[in-house]
Amino acid sequence: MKRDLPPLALYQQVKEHIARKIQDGSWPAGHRLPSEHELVMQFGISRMTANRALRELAAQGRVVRVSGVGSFVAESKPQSTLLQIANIASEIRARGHDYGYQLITADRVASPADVAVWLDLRAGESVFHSVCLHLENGVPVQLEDRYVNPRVVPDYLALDLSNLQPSEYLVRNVPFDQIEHLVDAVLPTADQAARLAMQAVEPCLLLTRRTWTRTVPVTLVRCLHPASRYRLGSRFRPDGNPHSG
Amino acid sequence: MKRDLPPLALYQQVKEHIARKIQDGSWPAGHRLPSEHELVMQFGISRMTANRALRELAAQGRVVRVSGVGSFVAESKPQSTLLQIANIASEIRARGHDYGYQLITADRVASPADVAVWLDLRAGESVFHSVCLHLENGVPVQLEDRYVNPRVVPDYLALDLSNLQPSEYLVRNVPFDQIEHLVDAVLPTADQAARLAMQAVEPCLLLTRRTWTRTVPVTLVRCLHPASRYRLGSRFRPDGNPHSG
DNA sequence: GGGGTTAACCTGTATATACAGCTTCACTGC
DNA sequence: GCAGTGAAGCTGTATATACAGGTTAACCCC
Repeated sequence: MKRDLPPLALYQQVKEHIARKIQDGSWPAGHRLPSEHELVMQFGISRMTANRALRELAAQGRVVRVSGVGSFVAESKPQSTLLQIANIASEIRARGHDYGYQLITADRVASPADVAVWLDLRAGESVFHSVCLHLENGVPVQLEDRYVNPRVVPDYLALDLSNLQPSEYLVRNVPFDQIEHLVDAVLPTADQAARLAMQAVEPCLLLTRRTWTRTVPVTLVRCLHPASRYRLGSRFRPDGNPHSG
Repeated sequence: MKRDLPPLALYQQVKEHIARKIQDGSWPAGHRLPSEHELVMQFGISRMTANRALRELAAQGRVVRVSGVGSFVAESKPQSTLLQIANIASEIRARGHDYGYQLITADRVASPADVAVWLDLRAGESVFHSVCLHLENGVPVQLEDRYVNPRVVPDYLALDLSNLQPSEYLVRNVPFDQIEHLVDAVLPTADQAARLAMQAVEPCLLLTRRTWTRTVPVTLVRCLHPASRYRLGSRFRPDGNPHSG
């Protein structure tokens, strides 16, 4: 049984009015929309209310506001959707399976050329490097090869990495501003195949992730998954509408 | 040259103050944070300013507000991040490259067993099927194999699919509620390799996407990409901070 | 005509004030 | 005891007002 909703807030009504105009094509991308002052007059509301409506539409990316100029319908987003990538440990546990973790190496190395570029270090500058294996019900599903910027996490090697998986520490203590993902399909090297206890001809998913805090690269991690045992996947509900349907 | 930043807005200062407390662990999840009135007194600001700070933190999901009770530090989110998946045509065009499209087949077929399950149809029930190729600068980068639920899009075959790519029509006319992605690494079949003009030993990314409107499956599409020519990737700013870095 | 000034308009922020609705808790009266 | 009342405190919304700073275009003077 749906109960009586309280009358929608004024700023919400204005938001919906504008959103409808955009959605049904009355106001195409780039169209200039009413200024706050005009909304004040049209709806008989105060400027702060109009401001809130426009500000929240801007935060949603549906509207672009230019200070001193006006508000405009945003270019419709490039048709893009989001794929959710979960932490592997919780993902495995969520399946009700047994999660296992093995540290293989953790040391300080001279940064390889590509890593130096990715982490914005000087080539050869020392960098932390760890390799570890994540297992599901005892079977390897991810070979994690991680580089960590020592300028940002100077105590990385002091951690008890044989018991604590790196990402667990990092997400908790070095929250990131920005994250970059790359997903490739590759064939594993012989060494990688051996670590993952798999055939060398079987393709793998390679997930490369880079994170920043305040524009400084923190970590570069390459996660290699045998395709037969792992796939990226997610089910997703776009649009953050607060309809408690 | 970075110019003098104007002093940070008051509500931003308050937001950052609170965010820091949460981030550095001073205020753990569930901790009650200062009421608007307390912020007014602590910072010497007006209540509207305190309200805006808290409201925006709540919108970011870092804070939970309970009307009539107070504001609390949100449980830290399940460790998951988002990977953005763009429409291939706009992605190619965004790179400044030439986008090409070829329709290979479009017909009505008896739905294979797996497709019937995925689209919630009876096995053998007729279903629309199209195959097409997407090219970047004349080189094939995606082989799209799509099934469309005829109950939802009965006029699919009436479309001019040789000129209009399927997703373009679908995203515009059959907006989805829900979307599911799977990403696999596979080796192509001989036929697929030929279509993509690639070696058969080279791995491919297989992106499987399923969409629903109002819990009814609309389309199942499998996009096969040669790994040497295509990778999924995205850079993402989880925070909604309007830092125009 | 060219260049500087000004006015009009816009967004962005901040304030003080007000009232509604909700929750919690103490107190009161039965 | 126990239910009902009411006060206190909280969020949510809305208003009127104010000032700062950016943009644009008209205007005027040299």
